Amino acid sequence: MSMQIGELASKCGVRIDTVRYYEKQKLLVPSGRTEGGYRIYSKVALRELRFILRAKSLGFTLKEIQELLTLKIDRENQPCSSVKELAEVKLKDIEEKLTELGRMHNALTAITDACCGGEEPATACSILDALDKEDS
Amino acid sequence: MSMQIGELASKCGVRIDTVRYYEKQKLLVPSGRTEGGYRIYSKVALRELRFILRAKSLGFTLKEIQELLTLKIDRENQPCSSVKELAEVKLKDIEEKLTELGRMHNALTAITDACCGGEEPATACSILDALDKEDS
DNA sequence: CTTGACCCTAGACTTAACTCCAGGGATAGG
DNA sequence: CCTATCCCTGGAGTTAAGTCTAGGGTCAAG
Ligand SMILES: [Zn+2]
Ligand SMILES: [Zn+2]
Ligand SMILES: [Zn+2]
Ligand SMILES: [Zn+2]
Repeated sequence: MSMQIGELASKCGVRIDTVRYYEKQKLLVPSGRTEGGYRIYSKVALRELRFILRAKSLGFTLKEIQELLTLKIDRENQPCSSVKELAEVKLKDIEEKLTELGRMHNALTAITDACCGGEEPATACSILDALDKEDS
Repeated sequence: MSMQIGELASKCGVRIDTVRYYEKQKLLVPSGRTEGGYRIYSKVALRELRFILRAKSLGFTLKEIQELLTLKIDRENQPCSSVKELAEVKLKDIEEKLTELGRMHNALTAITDACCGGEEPATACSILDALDKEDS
């Protein structure tokens, strides 16, 4: 029903420090405190932490997750379009990274395939040559 | 034939600070110094900086580039296999990132496509629902 | 001789998302 | 009461690859 920070963290597979860090970033507020000052979390908080972690696994930064949470908290008065826009920005972001990594992969594969990988001296290694070429 | 740091940097499209930073990281040593203490670079240095930048554009970190340079400097006594190994480690690294980004892209595309993106309240927004779901 | 463009150093700052530390308090069990 | 285990705070440290700042020196032209 309600738990301390250690249990919450281990239930979500994150460290205690991470939970406190999210609190400092205003992503996750404890449901209350004990007399002794210990944070207590309800299962609502558990669900909120899972929300954050799922968003993270989709590539959203903590700052972006804050925006998502702002929309979610006020769902009734926020349009779908605002949520979708955040998702589309992130998608484009991911696509750019994919393109760039794909370019790197192609280029690196090409010069790596051309390298014999043998034990003789690398005096004519295609990889070093490609990096050291005169032109460009 | 020989130039100062500003010319070298602008020829390669990087900042002066970057050149000095590479020097601190032992990637690029000036060919000499003027009496007044100015760094001077030969066209060999220019070529070395281009080597570094090409390697960077293939995804190598500065630390990895140092290893590549170590091999290149001693090309005659280093086997192709050592060079190829570095390239293959980097390729695998890139492939892992591609896989992870691809996973994110698929997941995010799926929940984004399901969102209407309209102006009505996001009370049943598929994106927020996917992030906030009960299970998992 | 002065101006402006260029260069020097050492060291601090940036970003993101934690992670760790010191020094101490809370709580439960025996 | 003692101990173990948990928790608290504030602040510093981590990583990569720069970027910026302060305070000053160099050099060529006019
Ligand atoms: Zn070979
Ligand atoms: Zn080779
Ligand atoms: Zn909708
Ligand atoms: Zn929606």
